[in-house]
Amino acid sequence: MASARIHVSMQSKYDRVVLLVDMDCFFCQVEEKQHPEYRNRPLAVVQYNPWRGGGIIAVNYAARAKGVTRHMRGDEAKDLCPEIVLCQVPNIREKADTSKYRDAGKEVANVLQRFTKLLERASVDEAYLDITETVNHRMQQMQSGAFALQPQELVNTFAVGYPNIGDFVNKITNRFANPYMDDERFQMSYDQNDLPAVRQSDIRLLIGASVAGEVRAAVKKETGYECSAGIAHNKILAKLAAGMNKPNKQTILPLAETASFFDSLPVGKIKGLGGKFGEVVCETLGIKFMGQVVKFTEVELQRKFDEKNGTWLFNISRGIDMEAVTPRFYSKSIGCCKKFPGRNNITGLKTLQHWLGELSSEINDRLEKDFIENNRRAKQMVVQYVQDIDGEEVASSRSTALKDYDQESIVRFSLDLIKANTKTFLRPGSESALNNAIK
DNA sequence: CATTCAGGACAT
DNA sequence: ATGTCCTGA
Ligand SMILES: Nc1ncnc2c1ncn2[C@H]1C[C@H](O)[C@@H](COP(=O)(O)OP(=O)(O)OP(=O)(O)O)O1
Ligand SMILES: [Mn+2]
Ligand SMILES: [Mn+2]
Repeated sequence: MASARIHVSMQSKYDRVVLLVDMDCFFCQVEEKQHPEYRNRPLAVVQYNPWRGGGIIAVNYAARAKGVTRHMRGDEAKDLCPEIVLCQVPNIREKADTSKYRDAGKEVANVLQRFTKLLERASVDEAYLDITETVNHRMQQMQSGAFALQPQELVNTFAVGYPNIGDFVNKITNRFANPYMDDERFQMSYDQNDLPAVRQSDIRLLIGASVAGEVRAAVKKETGYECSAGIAHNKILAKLAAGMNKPNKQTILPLAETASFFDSLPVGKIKGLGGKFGEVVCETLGIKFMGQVVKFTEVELQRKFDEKNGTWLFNISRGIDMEAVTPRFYSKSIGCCKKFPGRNNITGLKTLQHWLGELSSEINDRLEKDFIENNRRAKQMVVQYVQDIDGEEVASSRSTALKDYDQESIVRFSLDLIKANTKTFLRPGSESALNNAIK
């Protein structure tokens, strides 16, 4: 789970303050901004309307209240919510083109970036921000009386384990008056070395929440978009917290609440454990909740899984995640793809060339834009394809180094790569029929 | 017949 | 370095 990934150098596990900002029903908000007449109406974004109303990829909160979900067909959404507005992903070059949402995501990230150099975009609509420096600075200012928390920055703020944020603030205030209030419990529960960070954890996360409030207000003011945020000492917990109160809210996950919270948290809720590996973990350990992992020693976990995953699980189950926020604004790869399901399978050479042309055209446009923006050129191209081989779906990918390229040469390279790696490219006796249909 | 993306780990 | 698989938006 973590090897090439960079870890923060040996500070305490609780020294950082990390934000995860995630846009609310993002593609829907992009459509609502573009079409103000759709605001306050249930709305979903679909790809390809003709077949059963298209596939839904985003649902706004009014439509969610009616039971509409991602993966549904547009037709199903209409059944549940006849008044729903279905926006289509633009069809350009006969394929869905998501550039509009990528651009909107970049607009948001540009605002976020002003708050820290340590910004890592994690998807089109979310980013991690390491705001440790800002928090530490405000902490000092607060101690010298130069900074006070602004209550309006904490509206829509929640703290896990507390009925409302006021209770969390009161707890911090009381501890300030009586520093030894929780200290016995801290000394029992944490490493000696971590105690200074443990004692300051709540107040530093609260300051983090005030920063988060400013970040989210700036995003709203400058882009019109609303978002939610999680505030914690690491990426895994910030991500988890961000999803707990939405939309337009922010959630602190206090250090001392992590253990009890994990006791009833399904394993699959943790990023990285939502798929097959999470299933294997539950099966192997005979558990359902994250807190149950702490019953196992690190060596046991390493034996049942492997060294790295064992250590990772051991730490994560204790709320410990040392993965650094690695600054990255631009994507490492640019790609596009299209599926040809059922009777749309590509069976002829001419059709294959046509679609390679369309895909290459989009790629080439985006590469040119990227070159103008970032002054970089593609070094490698990868062509991925799924073939029908004796009724089986077989996925393959082949790559080649790139020196010079344009739309036309990308087509040529990709077709050559597919040819060179398909045993019998054309059906015997034919000059145009593919031996293996492309899906 | 969800689809269109993107990043990371592992085996070789 | 290359190809495959996994995870997640
Ligand atoms: N499986 C998918 N296929 C294609 N696009 C997707 C998929 N999942 C999400 N997206 C797109 C549409 C979403 O608006 C955008 C951000 O995803 P995500 O943050 O998970 O949900 P969301 O922003 O729509 O709602 P939420 O308010 O719950 O965050 O990415
Ligand atoms: Mn989102
Ligand atoms: Mn997201």
